[in-house]
Amino acid sequence: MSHVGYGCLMAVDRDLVLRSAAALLTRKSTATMDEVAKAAGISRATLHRQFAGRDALVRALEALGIAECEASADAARLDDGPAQEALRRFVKELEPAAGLLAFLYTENQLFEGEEQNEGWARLDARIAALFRRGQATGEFRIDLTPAWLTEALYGLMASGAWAVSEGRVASKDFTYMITELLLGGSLRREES
Amino acid sequence: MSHVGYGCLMAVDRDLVLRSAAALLTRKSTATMDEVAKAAGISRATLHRQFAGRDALVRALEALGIAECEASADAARLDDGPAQEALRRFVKELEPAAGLLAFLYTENQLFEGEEQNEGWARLDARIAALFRRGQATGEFRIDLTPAWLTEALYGLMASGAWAVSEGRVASKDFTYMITELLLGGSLRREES
DNA sequence: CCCACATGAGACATTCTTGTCTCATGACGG
DNA sequence: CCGTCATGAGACAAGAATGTCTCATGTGGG
Repeated sequence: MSHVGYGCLMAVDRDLVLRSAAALLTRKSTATMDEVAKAAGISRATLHRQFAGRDALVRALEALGIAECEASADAARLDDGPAQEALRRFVKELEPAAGLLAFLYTENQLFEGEEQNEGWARLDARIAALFRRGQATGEFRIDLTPAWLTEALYGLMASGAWAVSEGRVASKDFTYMITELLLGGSLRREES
Repeated sequence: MSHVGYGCLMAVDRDLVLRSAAALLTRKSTATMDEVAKAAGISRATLHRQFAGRDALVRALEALGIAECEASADAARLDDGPAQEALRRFVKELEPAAGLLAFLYTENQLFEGEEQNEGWARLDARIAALFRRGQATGEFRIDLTPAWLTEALYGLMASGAWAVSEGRVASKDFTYMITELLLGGSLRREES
């Protein structure tokens, strides 16, 4: 690295490595540092120079996932218009990150007692606020708590990502399946 | 142990060990053989005598989970009456096994390419058949595939189990939250 | 009373992964 | 042309978990 330093090369590489790690761990959540490095096309030494250890890598992926979710939330304008439409926009924006989200969602279950990343708390609050807003406007039913609807959104995203990756669901139906089930449920309605 | 042997003690112990292993792995999916043994109140040596290795233990848990699901399916009489009611009964029956199910569901994601247990395939088929029946009778919408609804059921069970274990959802609401969301979705309806 | 046998405790080798280190190489800028 | 520096390759130790083994113990039945 030149004296110009931290801005020019490391940043770019780091992000590329992170992306490829996300893609790999999405498919194989137990991949070793060696596999992550190979997948990124770099050596394990270089991987270790950019991420102090596996923990650091996972925490970086966590930050990436949170950032992508927040970006999706921004792009979906969660506070604008009908909550139902905002949710649809949100899931659509979230689709590319679904695999990473599924990985992080299950990864988080491993830390039983430990405190969770505050970023998740912020995101949870933001999503729960959307559901709460929908309840306030009368769009959403009030007998399902915002916390549960938030959790269910994560769960359905993960299920959807896995179902697609195993070929049980067509990837083009991903967004539709999730939003329709989450919003309308599986029961058939008389009128539209 | 007497000469009568394999039938009298081993079977009982094995099942007790399995139950306690399920309870532990439900909370901490990365628990060591040593921790599993301690949780069961036996030594690691004995644990190894009953289950050849960790793989064997997990496979036994898989068989247990499948058996419990099938038993729940039987008890819920999936083929009787309105599919909607059958699904409610099924989730209610499934509730005690939700934690184990969540563990097995995520565990299954680790085996990317490998063939999955045929027991799961049978169970999947049985659940999918319920949704298909509901579609045939006009109870369920036909734009959500039975395969996806089946996957969503697993996902919501897992999400529900985690949400309860982390205190985000009251355990008494477990069944209600899952069935109501899966059947009716989050949108508020004009008429009941 | 004695024997069989399951058990617990623990030693042991093995394997896998991680984290650290060194060194040679090659690119890039001055 | 030369020096700097990131990189790749690989050696290395440390730690964790697994699987196997032996041996002493105690219980329960004959």
